[in-house]
Amino acid sequence: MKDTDSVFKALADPHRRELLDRLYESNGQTLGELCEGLPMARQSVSQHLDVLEAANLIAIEWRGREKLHYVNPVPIHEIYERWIRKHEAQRLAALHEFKTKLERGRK
Amino acid sequence: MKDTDSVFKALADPHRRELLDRLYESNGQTLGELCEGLPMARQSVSQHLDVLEAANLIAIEWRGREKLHYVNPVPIHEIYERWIRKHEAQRLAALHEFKTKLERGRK
DNA sequence: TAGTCATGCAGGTCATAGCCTGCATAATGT
DNA sequence: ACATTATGCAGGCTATGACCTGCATGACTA
Repeated sequence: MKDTDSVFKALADPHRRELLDRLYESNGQTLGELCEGLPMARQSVSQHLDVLEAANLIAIEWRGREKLHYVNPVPIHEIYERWIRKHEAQRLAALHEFKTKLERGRK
Repeated sequence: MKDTDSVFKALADPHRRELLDRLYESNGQTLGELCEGLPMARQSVSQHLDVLEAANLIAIEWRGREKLHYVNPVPIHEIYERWIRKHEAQRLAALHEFKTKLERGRK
């Protein structure tokens, strides 16, 4: 799967975005910690984390029987660089055109 | 569905991202134009465009029997503002920590 | 060494996403 | 008026995603 694609797919699920948010707040949490308060089984959380790992959004480190999860900020930054900023460049122009269209529509 | 959610979901599909890209290159295309070269039926493209519209990423305008599609740059910008930039703030710190972890792993 | 704790692995269910075909409708051109 | 063109709507098929339960494994701990 293309890099960009796996990242967007991974970010598509709100639970996964929440997991990422939690890791940004406190990096290196275990699976057990990440499960706390989430309304689903440990196995489901684990599957979500697998998806995040496959997209390279997090990295895993084992400490004994504990699995630690670390954010990798690179892919999101790359999405921004490669995809969003490209659109940003045209943003003001497009925004202007869009508003003009709306105004035309109002007449 | 939450705003952020519908936007991320809409962006999750590569065909939809390509449609957006095409509209950024040439705004206001008809359904027929957007179908050209895509390896799927018109109806499928139409469904993808519906998803983009539901996420407010594009707006529709009718001209006779033709349906024109216009990019709305706002939601992507908001995703950036609300979600990506928040993470950017911690990016350098996290990146540093991440590298440190990798180096620890290498020992 | 025996128990418990953190996790993996396998499989099954259910809803939904993505795609199609077939037919309907409304605008346009001749 | 009629044929053509641009699109919508309905339904069905299939793959996949998100979730679960049940059992297995390997690491700590008493």
